[in-house]
Amino acid sequence: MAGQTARGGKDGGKGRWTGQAAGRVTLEMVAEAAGVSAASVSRILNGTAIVSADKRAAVDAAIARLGYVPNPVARGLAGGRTLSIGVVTQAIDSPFYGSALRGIEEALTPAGYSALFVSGQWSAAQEARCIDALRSRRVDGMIVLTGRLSDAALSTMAQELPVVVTGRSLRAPGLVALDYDNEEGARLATQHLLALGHRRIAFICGDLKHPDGKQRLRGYRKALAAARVPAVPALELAGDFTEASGLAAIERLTDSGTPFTAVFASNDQMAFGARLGLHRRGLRVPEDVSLVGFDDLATAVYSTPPLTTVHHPVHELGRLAAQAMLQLLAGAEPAPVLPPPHLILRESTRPPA
Amino acid sequence: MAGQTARGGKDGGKGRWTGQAAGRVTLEMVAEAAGVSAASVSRILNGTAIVSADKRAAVDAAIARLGYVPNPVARGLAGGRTLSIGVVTQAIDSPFYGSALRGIEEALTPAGYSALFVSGQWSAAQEARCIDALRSRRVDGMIVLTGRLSDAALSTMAQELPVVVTGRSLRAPGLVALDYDNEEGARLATQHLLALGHRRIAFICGDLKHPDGKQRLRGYRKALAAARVPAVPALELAGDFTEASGLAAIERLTDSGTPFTAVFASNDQMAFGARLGLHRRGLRVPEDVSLVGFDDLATAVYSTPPLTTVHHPVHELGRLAAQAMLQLLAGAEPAPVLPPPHLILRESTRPPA
DNA sequence: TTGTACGCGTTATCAC
DNA sequence: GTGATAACGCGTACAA
Repeated sequence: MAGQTARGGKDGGKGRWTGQAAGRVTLEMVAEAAGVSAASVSRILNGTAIVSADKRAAVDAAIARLGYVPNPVARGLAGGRTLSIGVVTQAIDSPFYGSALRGIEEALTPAGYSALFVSGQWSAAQEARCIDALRSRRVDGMIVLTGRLSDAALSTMAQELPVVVTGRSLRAPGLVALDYDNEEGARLATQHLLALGHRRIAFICGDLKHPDGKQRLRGYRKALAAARVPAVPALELAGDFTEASGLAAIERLTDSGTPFTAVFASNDQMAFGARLGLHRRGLRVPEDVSLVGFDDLATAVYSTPPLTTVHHPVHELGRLAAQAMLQLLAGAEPAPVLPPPHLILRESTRPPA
Repeated sequence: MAGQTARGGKDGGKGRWTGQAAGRVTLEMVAEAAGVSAASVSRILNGTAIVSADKRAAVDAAIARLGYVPNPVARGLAGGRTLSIGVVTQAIDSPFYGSALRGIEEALTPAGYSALFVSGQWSAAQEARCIDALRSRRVDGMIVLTGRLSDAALSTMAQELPVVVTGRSLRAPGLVALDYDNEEGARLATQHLLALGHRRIAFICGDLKHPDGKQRLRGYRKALAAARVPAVPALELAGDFTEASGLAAIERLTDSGTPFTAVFASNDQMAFGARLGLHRRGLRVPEDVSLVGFDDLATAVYSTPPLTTVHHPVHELGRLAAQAMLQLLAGAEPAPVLPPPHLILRESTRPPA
């Protein structure tokens, strides 16, 4: 670590960093070493134009020898592309979206792109601020995981940069929507309980401002209707996708005295809350009450008992969203489609006693 | 959306984005509008030098009127600072680190910085690649959450840019280590079980290549020794911090026939796995077996029964790490300290039958 | 205090 | 095909 005094590292004891890394190799240095112009090096790097084989070889050699690494910042300024994609999520530590973020990262990294994750915190205002920050950082595209933004706002944004949005069925130029059939998933879950012989199936709603929440409620009602089982309002409990709301819902239900033999929660987190609520009331799962969740979180396998739930391919959702973004960037018009919902049978359901 | 034809948006039907946003206001435009030089605008924005009040007012007005937003990319090229911090985590969807990531985001955003999260996937090679990518993107600093890198590698990195690392006690110039007293936490948990009257306490180890794993094992042994309870090797079970390993450990334990009345798992995830294992063997928690975890994940409150565990202030860890980074960047030498471990008593423990 | 001029590392537009 | 040259938007010595 000798040669870094010139421009890099800490500037002797003042306790401040210069911000310049030590001994960086620039494109220009490569050009000189290879005996060609900087423009040609750039062309080789980007495949912008055809260059003769011998020059290319010389440049490749120089790059390897000097250990040249392109500077994305300069690239961003000059070319207008930053090779970075903004990803708007609701909470970076969400057990649900986390998996999608990993999928996005997996697909973006090999392509040379990096992801800028920001959390909207379920607030439209916060989400707008995040998006502004992302755009000021000149991201090349934006992936929005079930945001709070209006369809109109997204379409407008798509006029300026490619947008991929999940959890919606929206059509607009420069925009790809990646939707999941929540209604069908909820129908499957409810139908499973009906098939087991349950007739009094409680349903814990998700946040009804959230499209997923509405659709899953519809699926529940649809399955009931198809089986000619009357929907009873007292069995439809309000919730907001959190464990706490699942617990509270069960407490309200048992307190009300409304009879029930099964519970279908709109997501796994509420199912976990409900599981605890049932435990507190001395109700066993599945002996006394059957329980079904939605999403198939990684932890659902390890709940006691392992939770029967509707599988939501979140990880794949992330991967597909990122791949669609890459294609959008390449000028294509992808139309990705998610695998259909299916039920994962585990140990939290059985026929009513 | 009229004026964007000049330089922005999609270039008419070709299906490619130019990468240039529409009608961006530059610093130079602000300068012209305010009747001052670009240099002065820059100075006002950065507080680099004193400018007269009237010019400042004119510039502020122009900025507001034109809706000027600085371009971080250009700023990065010119000033060498990108206002972005690299954050190396092991998995972006980790239930444990997720909380830390949020803490980091919360502290960085108000300061105008953004975080670049990357996942090392528990692989030293992958982690090195991530760090290279981050450095090539010219991050101003690096936060490493319990990485696989050697202390030496971190110290070397700290010569070039500020580094904050968690889960280590390391001293080096330009580097802040934020350690947590795992040993004391494990001691507290074990002592709690001992105080309840347990004598045959099984311990599920974490990954022993991981410092946390080693330290927690030490704390367990230390508490046993202090209570003059002999450590029995058959009660120390191998694990790797995953739910699956917790489950497997319990299966091995029960199969071995070794008597035990309590289980202390090195982290909550393994405790959840153990919980399921006990359930499968027909052992009730806490009636037949007491169970204690470590970390206090958000989900620990909603397991059945709610899990007694050692609280790990992960969220605060993230916040403190980010704040330390900010101070480091400002030329200070922070020495942040995490709150001491404490036990959260819930419902998974009681005296042995 | 303020303005001028240059540099940051690349890409893009020209001529050749 | 290839090489000068001009942006890209901003920070900052230096001079005034």
